[in-house]
Amino acid sequence: MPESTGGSDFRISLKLLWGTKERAPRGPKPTLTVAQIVEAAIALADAEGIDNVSMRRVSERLGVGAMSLYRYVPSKAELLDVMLDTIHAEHANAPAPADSEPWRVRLAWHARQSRALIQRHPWMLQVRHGQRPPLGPNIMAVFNAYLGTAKDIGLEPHETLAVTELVGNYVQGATRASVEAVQVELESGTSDEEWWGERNEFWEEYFDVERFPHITLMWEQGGYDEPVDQFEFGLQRVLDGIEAMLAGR
Amino acid sequence: MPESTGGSDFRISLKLLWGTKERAPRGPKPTLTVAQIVEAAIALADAEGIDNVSMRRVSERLGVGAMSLYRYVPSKAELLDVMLDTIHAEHANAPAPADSEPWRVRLAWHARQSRALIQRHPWMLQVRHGQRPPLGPNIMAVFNAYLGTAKDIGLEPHETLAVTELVGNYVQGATRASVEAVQVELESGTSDEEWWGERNEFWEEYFDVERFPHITLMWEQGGYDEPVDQFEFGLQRVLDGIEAMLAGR
DNA sequence: GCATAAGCGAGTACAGCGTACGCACTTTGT
DNA sequence: ACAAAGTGCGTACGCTGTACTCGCTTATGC
Repeated sequence: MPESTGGSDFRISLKLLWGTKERAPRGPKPTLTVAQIVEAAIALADAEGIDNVSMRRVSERLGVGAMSLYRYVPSKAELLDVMLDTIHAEHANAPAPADSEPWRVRLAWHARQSRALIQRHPWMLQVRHGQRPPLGPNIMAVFNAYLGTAKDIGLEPHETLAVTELVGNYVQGATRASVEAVQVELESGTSDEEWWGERNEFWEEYFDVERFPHITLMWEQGGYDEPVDQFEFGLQRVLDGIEAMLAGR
Repeated sequence: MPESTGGSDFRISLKLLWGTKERAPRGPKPTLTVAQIVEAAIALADAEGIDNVSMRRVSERLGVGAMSLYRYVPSKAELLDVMLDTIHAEHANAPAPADSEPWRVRLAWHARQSRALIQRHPWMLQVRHGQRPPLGPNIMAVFNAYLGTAKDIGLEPHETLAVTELVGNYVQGATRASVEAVQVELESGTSDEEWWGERNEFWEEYFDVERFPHITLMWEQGGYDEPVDQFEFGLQRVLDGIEAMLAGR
C-alpha cells in the first residue's frame, strides 16, 4: 500500500543521517551512494558557493541525471541536512586536548574548531539559518564534546548548558563577520579592491560626520588602524565572563 | 548614450539608501515610491517569511505589474538591502537610556533592542547572511549608538571597537537559536507538537546513550528541566567579561 | 498649442530552479 | 520462467529573477 504523499520526511532524514539503510532484497544495485552525493555537493558548495548547489549541478558532477538523486535523497532540504552534519565530522574527529587540560584551554580549542569549520565551509551559515540543526551523529558528537568540556567548569547543569550555548552562539555570530569578505569575492566576483573604491565614494559623498559623531571619532582616534583579532578578543572576554561566575563560590 | 549593462549597482543602491533621488524633469509621475515597495516587501516577509518574498508577490500587494518594481529598484538584492536598513530605524529611533546611565545598562539596552529587532523580523538573518551589511543610514545610526555607549567604558579605541563587535556578534548568534522554533512553524507549517513527537522517536531509536555520555548526563541531571533565559544569561557573561578588562587598570 | 524628449507601466520571454510522475530496465526470489 | 521490487532518468509543471521592448503619459522649449 502506497503511503500518502506528504508526511514523514523526518524519518527518512534520520535514516540518512544515521546510515540506517538496508540494502533492498531485489532490484538493480544502486550506482551511487548517499555519501558520494553529499561529498559532491559539499565540494560544489565549497568551490562555488551554496547558491550554485542545485540538484542539476550536483548530478552533473556525478555524471547522472538530475532526478536520479531523488532515489537517494528525498529532497534538497534533506541533502543539505546531511551535508551540514557531514562537515561536522571534521570537528568531531579532530584530535582534542586531553581532559586533564584546563577547561578554559579546551573550551577555546573547541571554539576555534567551530570557527575553522565555518571558514572552510562558509555556506553552512547560509544553510538552515532559520531552522534548528539536523539531529545528525556528527553534530551530536560536537555538542557532546562541548558539554564534556563545559561540565568541568563546575557549574550547575543548567548553567553548564547555558555556557555551551553561549560559546557556540558567540562563535557563530563572530565568524560570520570575518567570512563575509571571502564570500562576497566568491559569489559576486567583485574583488576587494573594487569594493573599497566604492566604499570610499560612500564616505566622501554620503557619510555625514556630524550625524554619526562616534563613528567619526572612532575613525579619528585610530580605532581602525590597529589590527585586532576580533574573534580572539571576544572569545577571551566570553571566557572571562564565564570565569567570573566562579569567583563568588 | 546608453551606459553599459553591467556596472555600478552600488551607487544606485547608495542613492536608494540615502534617499538621493532627484525627481525627473520630464515624464509621468511615478505611481509608487521606493518606500512603499520596501514597506510592502517587509510586511510580506514578516507575514510569510523571506522565501515568499518574490518580485511578483510584492508587486501583487501593490497592485502593479512585476516589472514595474524595476523602475524603482535595480534588482531584488538592492531591495533587500533597503529592507534591512529600513527595519533598523526601529532600533535607531527607539528612546534610548540617557548618556548618564552606566555603560552596562546602556549596552544591555542596545543588545535587547537588537534582539527584539531580529525577533520582529526574523528574515533579516536569512538576508545577506554571507554579505556585509548595507551602508544605510539606519544601520549607521545603530552602529553609531553602540559606539557611543562603548566608548564610555573607558577602553582604548581599538578595544572599544572590538567590544562593540563582540556584543553585536553575540546578540546575532544567540537570537538566531531562539528564533528557530517560530521560523520553522511559520515556513514549514509543522507545529511544535508534531516536531516534538518526531524528536521523541529520534531519542528512542537513534540516540546512543553510550556514544554521547555528556548529553545523556546533562539530561539525567535535569539541565533541561530548569527554564533559563539563555540570552540574558549569555549577555550578562559577555558584559562581565568586558568589565573584567577594567579590573587591572 | 504643439512637437519632442524622457520617464513610466507592464507584457512577453528566457534560463534556471525543485521535483511529481511515469516508463523502461535490471536484478532477485520463487 | 515469471513476478516483484528497485533504479535511472526524460518529460513536464509551476515557480523564480529579470532583459527587452512596447505604447503611454507628462513636462519642457518653442
